[in-house]
Amino acid sequence: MSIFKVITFNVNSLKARYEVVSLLMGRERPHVLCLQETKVQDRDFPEDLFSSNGYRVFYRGMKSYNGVAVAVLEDLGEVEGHFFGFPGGGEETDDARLAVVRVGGIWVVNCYVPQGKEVEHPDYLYKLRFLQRLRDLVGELKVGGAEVLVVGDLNVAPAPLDVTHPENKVNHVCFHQDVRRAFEELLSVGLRDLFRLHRPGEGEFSFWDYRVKGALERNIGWRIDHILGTGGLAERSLDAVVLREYRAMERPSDHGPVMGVFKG
Amino acid sequence: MSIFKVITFNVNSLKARYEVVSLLMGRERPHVLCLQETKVQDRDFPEDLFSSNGYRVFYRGMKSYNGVAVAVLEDLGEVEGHFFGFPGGGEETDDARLAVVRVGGIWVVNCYVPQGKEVEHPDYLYKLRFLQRLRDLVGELKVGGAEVLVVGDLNVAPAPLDVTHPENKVNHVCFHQDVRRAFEELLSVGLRDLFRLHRPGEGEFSFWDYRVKGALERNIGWRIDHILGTGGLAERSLDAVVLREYRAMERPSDHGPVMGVFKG
DNA sequence: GCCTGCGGTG
DNA sequence: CACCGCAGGC
Repeated sequence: MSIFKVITFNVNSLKARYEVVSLLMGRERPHVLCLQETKVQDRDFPEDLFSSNGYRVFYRGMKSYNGVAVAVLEDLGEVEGHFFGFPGGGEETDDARLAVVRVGGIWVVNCYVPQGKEVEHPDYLYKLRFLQRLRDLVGELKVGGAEVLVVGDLNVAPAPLDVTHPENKVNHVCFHQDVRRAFEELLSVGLRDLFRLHRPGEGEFSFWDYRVKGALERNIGWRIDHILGTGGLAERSLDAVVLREYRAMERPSDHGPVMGVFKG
Repeated sequence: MSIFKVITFNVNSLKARYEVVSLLMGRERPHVLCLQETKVQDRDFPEDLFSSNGYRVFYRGMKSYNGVAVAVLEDLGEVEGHFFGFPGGGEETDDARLAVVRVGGIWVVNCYVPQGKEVEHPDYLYKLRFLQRLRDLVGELKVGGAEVLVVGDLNVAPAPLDVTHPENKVNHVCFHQDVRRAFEELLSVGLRDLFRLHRPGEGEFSFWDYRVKGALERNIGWRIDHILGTGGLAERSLDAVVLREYRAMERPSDHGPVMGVFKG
């Protein structure tokens, strides 16, 4: 049986994570690799990292912040289309936060949702609007019956199980009721949480703050990196897993890669 | 026959060169290791690097700049004395540029001579004065018949053979006539250039600028790190060599270590 | 180019 | 804690 592997990984600087990403691609050979927080301008993007590993890559970045990339294994065949940002436009920085690639009849939506700073900060409204526009986009992509895979750093821990000490996090921009509601409304257009489909238990995190000492060993983290998919993808979904070993390496990102495995 | 090995190495930050220096000590087991540009304050000095390799270490540093250290193999026996800077005082920063250790009846003088910036800059006068004071110091240390070994980054290429394209370097602070004359006057108190004693040929460099691309492969460099010794040491001198492999490593210094080998 | 520290971010 | 840009040194 053929399989289809997708990995989402917030790299926290692609230049700083060159070796980690190289290892990840070489070892796991995902068919689609979605990166966030590449923090690299297009003219400085390390295309060689991807081409030398047999990947085509689509990317859009800015100087210090944001930046997304989608690498597609050349064996996978034609990429049927791609775009950045929300169709019809929006904020300046959306292009470096949203990359959409159509491959194998699936719309792969790679997002780096704004973190939001604080509940009272204007960026939090931008975050909530971003999630609404994402929901609308998924609705549009589904028209005609296409399957949609939404992956990336959504900066939302959707349930108490998705964060250590949720009781202290009710006013955190990644756990506040409004952002969790926006996440639910995203799912409501017909997406399933494919990670939780396979791993319903506690302690399943994808982000461990550098500032919390021993965070990984003590497993003090957040599940904010997601793999969501429409019905057909949920049916094909075989497994999903956080690749913690990449968070435990030398010079790691503060996130671990999240991998979804599907029937091919 | 017992031998005595001395290595001088401008590390361009000891913290950044921790692994390289560890390898150097472990492999070469020099009896005396003289470092320059440690760029570390005394309270942050990594003593463990030396003690774990069986060395006693004497050091004096500043926050971002300068800094010297002399490590002496414990097997070598008692260190008979040590001091920093010129006796009788001088400039503020001299202590982090000059370390003198007496061991086995030899005065080992480890120097990081000021680079001098430009021929017209006040620092160039400081450099010339430093070399004069060094000459005077060697003269004083010789009184009573002791042997003196002067090593370190002297920031002088004493002859056209010691730099690539000397014709372009006549106004360079490391090749200008005044600094070469100061070097000659240093030798004139009774020091021999022990490296040139063994390796009179061209292309013998100890520093390759990071900014010159492919500098090491193309061998575009400078011989500014020296091993100079009084007559008795010249007689005992068996060999001297630049250990280029440490310049070719991952995260190298821009200098290579220079090693002198003596009859024990 | 590759170091340093600094002040900013999450 | 580990990124970023920046300025200063060689």
